[in-house]
Amino acid sequence: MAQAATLKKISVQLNLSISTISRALKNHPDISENTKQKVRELAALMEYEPNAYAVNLRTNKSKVFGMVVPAISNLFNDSFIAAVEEDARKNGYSLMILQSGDDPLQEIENLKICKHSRVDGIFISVIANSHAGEIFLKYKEAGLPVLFFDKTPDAVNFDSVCMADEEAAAIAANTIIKHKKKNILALFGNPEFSITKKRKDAFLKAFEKDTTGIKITTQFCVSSDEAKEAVNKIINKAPRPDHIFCMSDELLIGTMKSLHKSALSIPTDISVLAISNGLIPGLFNPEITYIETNGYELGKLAIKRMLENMEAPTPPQSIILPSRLVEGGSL
Amino acid sequence: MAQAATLKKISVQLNLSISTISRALKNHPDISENTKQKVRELAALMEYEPNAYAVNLRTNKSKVFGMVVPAISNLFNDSFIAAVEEDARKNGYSLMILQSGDDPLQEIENLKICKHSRVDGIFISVIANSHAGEIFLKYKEAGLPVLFFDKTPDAVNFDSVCMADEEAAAIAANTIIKHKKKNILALFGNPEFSITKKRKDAFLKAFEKDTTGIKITTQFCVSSDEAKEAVNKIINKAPRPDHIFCMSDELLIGTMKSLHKSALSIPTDISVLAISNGLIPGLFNPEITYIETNGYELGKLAIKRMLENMEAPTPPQSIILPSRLVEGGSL
DNA sequence: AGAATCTCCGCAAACATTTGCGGAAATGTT
DNA sequence: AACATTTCCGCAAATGTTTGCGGAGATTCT
Repeated sequence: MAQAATLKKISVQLNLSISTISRALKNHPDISENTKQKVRELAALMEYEPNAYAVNLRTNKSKVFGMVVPAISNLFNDSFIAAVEEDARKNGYSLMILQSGDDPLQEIENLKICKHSRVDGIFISVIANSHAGEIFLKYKEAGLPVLFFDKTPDAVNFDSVCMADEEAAAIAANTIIKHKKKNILALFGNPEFSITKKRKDAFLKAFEKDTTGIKITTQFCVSSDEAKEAVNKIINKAPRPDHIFCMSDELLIGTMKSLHKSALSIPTDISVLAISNGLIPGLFNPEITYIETNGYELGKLAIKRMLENMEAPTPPQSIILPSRLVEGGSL
Repeated sequence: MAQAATLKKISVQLNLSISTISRALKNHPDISENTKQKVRELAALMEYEPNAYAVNLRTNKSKVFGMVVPAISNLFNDSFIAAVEEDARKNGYSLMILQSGDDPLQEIENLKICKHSRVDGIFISVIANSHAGEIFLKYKEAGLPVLFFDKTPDAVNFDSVCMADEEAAAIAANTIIKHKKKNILALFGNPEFSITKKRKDAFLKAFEKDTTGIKITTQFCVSSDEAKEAVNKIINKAPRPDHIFCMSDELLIGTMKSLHKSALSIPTDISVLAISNGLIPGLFNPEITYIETNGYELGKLAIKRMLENMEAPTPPQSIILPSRLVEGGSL
């Protein structure tokens, strides 16, 4: 393959100046239709395509978004990322993905990589004990849009798109109340996440109105295995809970592994309700009833918001995606 | 925040030339230790960081890899991607991800985006009816490394990393034989994939030696729902199969949904074996026995191979990740 | 015919960096 | 003291593109 075509090479062939080629290709009115034709033909023939780096250098726009997440491989994140990538691509943007693991330093490092790569905007789901607060501010002041999704810091004044965490938890609580459950084990995730706090508070609050003889045991579990252990312990103690609530797929998985080992049947012996992205609850028998938190839809909202920011800077906005109950047979 | 620091701005402050600043920052021996000190200090103070685009323009290296996949949100792909991203980042590279859906045109488009973005290398898992054959050749000849993973075209002479498809299928077959199953329903994925063909051929071949009264029904299903339907139909017909083999998680999910509806119990009434990435089989009760195809490990191999290519061009290599049997209780 | 207006195009600077080459000053060698 | 070497640094070109400005030639107007 011949070396990559450039404006210069075309200009030499056609005995025109570089600027004329550039303008012809951009359909600039200053250039005659005749010339444009010739230029376009030769450009096509030579398979010319503008050097992205030269363009970026000149225009200071990269057409790339950065995405910083704790992990890609996650039932929620992967569908979120998929949605963002889809619409980003449709609008001429690419997606650069960086994983932070659970390392605050890596998260900061990733944000710096975004900056260094001159991305046009950053999507971020922060990790549990993030230290990146000042960086967000700095970037924002430097005109680099930062959009939080799912896991957000407490900081206000940023764009954010989230699930309706309170609403989801409230729906869960009310559903449980409606089914007249009396002894509830409620499992929540990492207590350092604001998402955990939100869900837990809303969940408990919903019971305040109607606590007639309801016992609620709440427990934090940071992994599937911890959830499994927690359930293992409690289902063998009398009085056994008649319901288990899981605020995430991860906890649901642990819970179900434990219940599978036991001889308890769902929903007669014990009922289950989860907040989930949707895949996992459908795998069990009976299928688990869950409040849906749709990563894909949330992603669509996020990229839409980001693209608006590309048009013109707008005041920060908190977008919330409503939840809905999906009936399985576990309650 | 002051406008981004550049070599020029530093040079003005220090009354030195741009080239001196550049060299000082790169620890070039031509520059005195004294000067280097001053430059480094001011650079740090001004939070200088090289403009990636200018560097790329000059050096023609982007430090970015492209990843073209049918979909991100996929039990196998997401862990593969996660592994690649991890090690890419550790080596100073970033990952740009593009989804092709099931659209051959989009796949070609994505490859063009990679080219246009001047990525240093491309990871690709091709879609079912890919038309991108010539593009791979073109890019390769242009010196742009292309590495296939998981789903590869038949073309030889490219780097590729794959699961040991034949081996996995053979292990599956032999395991089934060992358990003396006599009436087997074997579900395979999209027949247009070479991966499907490989697994099916190896699976059937393993039975050739030992076909004493074994009946095998093979069926192609391109979705979870199709698998469900297929199983629905066959388990109600006499003689009912005593075993179901699923070549992927997707098919396993469909199969299990169907079995859940039936009154059949596993493994006494019917046994199940799958090829899987690992998460899904563990969710059922009993856990499903499976041959592991580890996306994460495969990703590690892929990025390792790609990085070798960055060092120096090497002859194409086909890397195969061995499989292993993970015992559940479904057989 | 002279002036005004268009049409079409090129010059050159700018974006930030890298690097071959050359050169002045300092140091070392006989 | 004359020469050779080393140390340290700057000039300028090059990467590929965009864009303000200006200008030559053709056309139109009075």
